This record gives sequence, C-alpha cells and structure tokens, in this order.
Amino acid sequence: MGRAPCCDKATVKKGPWSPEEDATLKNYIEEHGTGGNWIALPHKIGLKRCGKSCRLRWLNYLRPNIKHGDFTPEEDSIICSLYISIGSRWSIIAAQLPGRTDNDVKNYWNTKLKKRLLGRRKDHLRQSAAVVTEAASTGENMNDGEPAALSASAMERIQLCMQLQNPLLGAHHNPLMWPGCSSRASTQSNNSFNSNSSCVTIAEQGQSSSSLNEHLMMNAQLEGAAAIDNSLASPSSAENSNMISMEAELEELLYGENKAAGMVDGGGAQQVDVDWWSYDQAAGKSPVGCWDFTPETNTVFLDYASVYDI
DNA sequence: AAACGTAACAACCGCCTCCTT
DNA sequence: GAAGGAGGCGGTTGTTACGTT
Repeated sequence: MGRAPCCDKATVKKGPWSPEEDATLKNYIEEHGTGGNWIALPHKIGLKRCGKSCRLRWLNYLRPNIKHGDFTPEEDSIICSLYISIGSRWSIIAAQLPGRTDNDVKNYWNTKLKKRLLGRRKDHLRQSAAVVTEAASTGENMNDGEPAALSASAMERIQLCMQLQNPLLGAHHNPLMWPGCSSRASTQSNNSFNSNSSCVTIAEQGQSSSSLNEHLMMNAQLEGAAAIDNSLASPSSAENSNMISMEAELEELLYGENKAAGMVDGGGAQQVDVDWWSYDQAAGKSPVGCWDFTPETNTVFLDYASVYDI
C-alpha cells in the first residue's frame, strides 16, 4: 500500500510564491506561530499551498534574521571543514552558521564552493579520474566483482582530501578521514553535552579552533557515528604540523596562494581561525570520528583508497 | 539583437525518522 | 510492537538572470 500524500496535489498551488502569499504566511506565523501543524496551517489561512511548501518557505525565506548571499571566508571555511568531515549534512552545517539555511548552504556549495575547490587542480583530478576509470575497466578493487560505487558526496570529499597534497594526511594517516577508524573522545564516558548545546554555533563562538572541533565531536556523537577504535594512537606532533600545512593548502584552494601563505605564517593576513581536523592533544582529546561509518562506506572507501594507493 | 550557455537560487519530490495512537 | 501521520532532510529540478558569442 502506497503512502498517502501529505496534500491534494491537484488543488495545491506550486511554483514561486507571490508577495501576497508570503505576507499571509508571515503575518500568520508571526502572530500565531505555526501551531505545531504545518499540514493544517495553509488551510487555516486560506493558502492553496502544501504544508511542506509553507514550512520550506518560512524556514528558507520568510523567517527573521535570514541571511542571503555574501558568504564570508569564515563561513566558507566552516562549510568546507564540515562538509569534508561529515558530508552533505546541510542542516548540521547550516546550524553552525547563524542566519543561513540548509538550502542556502547547499546551493552555495553546489554552485560555488565545490567548483572552487574541486575545479582548481584539473590535471590532478583528470589523473585521478583516469585511475578510477582504468581500475573500473580492469575490474580491480571491486567488491564481489561489483564496481565500487561511491556517492558523489563521498567522491567529492575524497577528492578534496586528495587535493590537500599531503598524501599521508590525505586519508591514510589521517584517522579523521577514515571510516570506522576514529577514536571516541576520551571524555565520552563522562561527557555532558546534550542536544541543546548545538544551539551555540561556531560562528557565534568566534570560529575558535577548539569550538569547531568540539562541534565536530558533538555532531559525530549526535549521529552516533563514531566507531570505537581506541587502538589508534594520536597523531604525532609531526603529523600535527602537517595538518597545519593542510589547512594552508585548503586555504590556497579557496582563496589563492598569497592569502594562504599569509595565513600559514600568521603574517598579517586575516587568520581564519579554524583548525582543520586538529585536536587538542594536551587535553587528551582524540580526533573526532566524522565519516559515515556504515560498513558499506567503510568497505567502499577502503576499495577506493587502494585504487589510489593512499 | 538574437541565440546560446552558465550560474544562482527557489522550490519540489521522495525518503527517512520520530512521535503518537 | 505495529501502523500511520507529520516533520525534517538531502537530492534534484525548474526558473530566472546574466554573460558570451
């Protein structure tokens, strides 16, 4: 038995919202709230719209303090960092950016950031694609004879990772990038965070390095994604310094060489104060687990990694 | 000026999760 | 515990604006 539709598609209006519809919806919600029932709301106020459409319109466009366009470098950094870490969890990413909606962040990533990052080193990517194609055609690194199917999101994240030139940090020696290979924060057993803590955004906290990592940890914990592997040692200090290089690499991809150089040596350029995948060793915190730790993605990632010899 | 291509963004669709009954 | 409804989310599509030829 199929699922009942949430509304009568024959009678609801689709397409762009008129100013009158916007005003009707906005005025009602500001005065009465949503009433906890989006499906019933359009009927109450006489809108020929699906309840879901009303909700989307309110959340993405009408509600107060929405920001559109003009993403800042800091926001770019946060988006990229979180995308690489947790993938296309746009709602989680948007939650770290005050005034931004998941739809906005998603569109921004798809139309600008992704191209800016993935489009930089076309030669590198072409080589990568050739490797994948060859591997696929020769049947190498397949699971049970089936081609390894990576989601577009996973591919992008791996490509981004690879573009951060350090091959060790690229994935193999960066536990943060490995599915199922992250350590649960040592504070897990007595952690006191709760879902309410997510109300405080990274941006609100001034993009502090520690706050980003805490949020990454929090998100991973929220998702229940972190597979325990306490046997993983914390990266050495040498690897930590490599992480700094990787940050600079990503900044270079995003903003160009000069600015990135300025960021690395702290020489006057605006410091985007986000530590990529770094963590507080002194505090004994382990890296956050932030991949989609399903057995499937784990296997596929391993296959992919072997193709790339990473 | 017209045709075409591309970028940006709004909106829809369908699936998943959570909650209630 | 099962079923159904509503909300939430991510992927995708459609539309419009803008730039290029």
